[in-house]
Amino acid sequence: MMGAMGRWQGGASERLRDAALGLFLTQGYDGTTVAEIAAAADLTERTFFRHFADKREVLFVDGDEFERVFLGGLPDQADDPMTLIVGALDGAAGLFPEERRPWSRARQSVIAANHALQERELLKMSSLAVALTRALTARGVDAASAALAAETGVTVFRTSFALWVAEGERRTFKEIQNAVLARLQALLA
Amino acid sequence: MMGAMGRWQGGASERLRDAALGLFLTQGYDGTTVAEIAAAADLTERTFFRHFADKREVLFVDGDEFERVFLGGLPDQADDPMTLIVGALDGAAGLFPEERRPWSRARQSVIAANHALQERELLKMSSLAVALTRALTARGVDAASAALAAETGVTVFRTSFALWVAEGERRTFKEIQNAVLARLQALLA
DNA sequence: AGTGTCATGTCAGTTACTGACATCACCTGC
DNA sequence: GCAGGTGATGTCAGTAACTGACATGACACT
Repeated sequence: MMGAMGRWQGGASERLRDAALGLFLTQGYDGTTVAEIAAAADLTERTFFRHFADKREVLFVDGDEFERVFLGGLPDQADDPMTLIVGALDGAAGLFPEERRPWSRARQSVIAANHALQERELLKMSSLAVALTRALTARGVDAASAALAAETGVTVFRTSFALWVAEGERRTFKEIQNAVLARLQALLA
Repeated sequence: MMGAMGRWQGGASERLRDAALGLFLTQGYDGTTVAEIAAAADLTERTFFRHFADKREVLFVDGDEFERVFLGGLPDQADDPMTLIVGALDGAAGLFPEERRPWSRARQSVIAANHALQERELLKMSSLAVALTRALTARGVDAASAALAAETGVTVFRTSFALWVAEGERRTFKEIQNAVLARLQALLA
């Protein structure tokens, strides 16, 4: 039986994540200590650091699944690199359904308010670009084109995501992403 | 007269920067404490933090001048956004003459070995993209195209820089950048 | 000489993060 | 049932990044 004592309540990671986002929203990231988050989740600071590599990471654990889905959307093969990238972008769009938009907005508002969190987000994007580059070269794309196509794909994704969570935006993620891609092709035509 | 006592030797920032890069190269970033850097520069830890906002920043102070030059290369006006971006890229190429390549390689080897430093570098690039976006909109480019063109420009720069500091690379920065840009245009044609 | 200014030194404190070891619920074999 | 193993958690001590408050000392100006 699960007691009410804090230890062994189960779902420690989720409790920590929820407590953290809640506190960040009300007190700000810098104004919240890890000890506070842990206490709010009925755990200790040490346990927090067993679940997350550092304080920032509590907002980025979903990143692993994100990268997996993104890569999973890559077609097995295609004639040109950008066709591969567009396939991955289409797959990623599935990760951002309408019902997730409010949560994404909340999370993004916290990140936008803090440099350290922006850095972490950029690192995740960069790591995604690296993984994409590897996947492209594995499909026969030369290294330079692969890196460029991957970076460009990430740029399209980031730009689209920023628009999607922007105040007042109504279009779906997929619609936005298609529009962004079309505009980029027009720019470089 | 400048005594030899450590205080008031002048050039504190530069001494700290040199000491830091030297120690990072031999002991690694994590293996070097701020106290060590300060001692090597004949200063105290507290003084280090008066010159640099944090430990990472000691490797990134040039970033401000970099951003300034990059923006300074922007033509006053042009018909399409990418022409503006290409102008800025040409200006930036002047910041990386051959004699700077060894130093850039050393610095980059330190950054490549450490996640925290990569994060900071990505933040600088992101901040450059934001500044570029602003400059483009100020020249009449619509917001979405400006953001996309700016991000793309930064991608071209980053890709080019990575090639330039790569082992065995002989081409000049400008040559590499032109090649990267041409390849990107081919990709999206 | 007197005075102000500015970079630096000194010191105490907070917080992120880590290693070592103890504890306690649960499960497993018997 | 009960002895022992396992894994998540707690406890504690320590390091290092970073900050605020205040002292100090060289220099410039008068």
